[in-house]
Amino acid sequence: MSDTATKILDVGQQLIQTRGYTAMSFQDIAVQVGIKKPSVIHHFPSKADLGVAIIRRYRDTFATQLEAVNKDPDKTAWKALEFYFSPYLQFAQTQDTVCLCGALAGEIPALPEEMRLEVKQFMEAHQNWLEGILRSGRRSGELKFEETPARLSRMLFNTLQGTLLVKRSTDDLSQLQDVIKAITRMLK
Amino acid sequence: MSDTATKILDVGQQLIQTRGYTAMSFQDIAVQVGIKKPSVIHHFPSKADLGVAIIRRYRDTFATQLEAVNKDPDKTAWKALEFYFSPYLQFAQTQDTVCLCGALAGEIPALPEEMRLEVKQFMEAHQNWLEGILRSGRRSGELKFEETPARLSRMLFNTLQGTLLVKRSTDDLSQLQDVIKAITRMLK
DNA sequence: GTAATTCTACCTAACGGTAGGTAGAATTAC
DNA sequence: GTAATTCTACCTACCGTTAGGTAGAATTAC
Repeated sequence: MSDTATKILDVGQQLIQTRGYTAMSFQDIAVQVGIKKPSVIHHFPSKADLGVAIIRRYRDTFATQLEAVNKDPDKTAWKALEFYFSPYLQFAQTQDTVCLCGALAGEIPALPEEMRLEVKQFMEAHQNWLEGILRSGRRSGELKFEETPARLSRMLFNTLQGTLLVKRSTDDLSQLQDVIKAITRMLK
Repeated sequence: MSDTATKILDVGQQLIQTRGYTAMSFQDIAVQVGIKKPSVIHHFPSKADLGVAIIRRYRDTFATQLEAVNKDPDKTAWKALEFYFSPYLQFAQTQDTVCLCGALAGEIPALPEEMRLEVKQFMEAHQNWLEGILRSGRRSGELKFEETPARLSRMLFNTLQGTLLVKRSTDDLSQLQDVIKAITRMLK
């Protein structure tokens, strides 16, 4: 992957996370990378191609990290959850940045089919990873809850995404911290 | 309010809830209402004007209903919550419709300032209404929880919005029902 | 008659994408 | 070794389409 292509992915991802896929244009990217629009298209022949590449890289980064957490011999449920919360907390501290796939979920009807599939796979991967953490955490006695791990993991994930969504309009930076505290208390 | 203006609001609202504000155009509305584009603009001189009018009507409808619930002499916390969940359940049964302000929250950076303010007020009104329900429900012994009503109401609201958001990409219609069941169990 | 409504015709700006080409590095053929 | 070729990266100029919005004439309603 060339240096320029990586820069295009970086800028494109940031634009989606702050302004959305529809509002992101080849022109915007070109300006920020310092090249002309057709040169961006040279690297990614269509906007859908670029979109898919951005999501895939995002998914892969998470997949690698979440797998590493699972393989950690010193892993505890609390450490795993704390690790999972950290990117959300980072997003919450910014003005306008949300999870890439949270941003895209809000635009699903406007997305090409290939991109929808990528977003769906992101959601399912994260919900399933959380489910695993909840399940093993309860088995080991670390976590306490009555719901099924499948249902609770989905609720938990949706709450995190929803909080980022709502935070954007209320500008209330403390909401995510409060929500994470409440979740933590719920699982004890 | 003329008949045509009402139709424009109806169609516009539906378009925002299914496709988003950015993707909604005067042209789309004109076709669905059965008039030409400049006629739409005659009723709402700018897209921002139309957007504000749509949100304000939506807010007012909710405000009236939520106030009525509060004034109901037979009101119970459970009845109030059940009432509050019902529109979300309706949204969840559709293919692509979400809460108007949930849809708009995902586009905040693309919205004119006046619209952002309307969305913010919607969020705060709902979170505050829920807070009231939780507070009086706990005082009367109907509800049991340890968090503060302020924090829990925000979490609850964010969870509902987040579930609609995520449902759009996973197409898993049962998620909202599961989430509501889990919330219900949490409060008992 | 006049005021509200709707129309046709048009504008400017921006979009995704294409056509056609240039400069230079890397590869291949002899 | 060097000449012919191919590839990568980038460019200018442009296409068709759609966006929000305007001007002003025609129509409708009271």
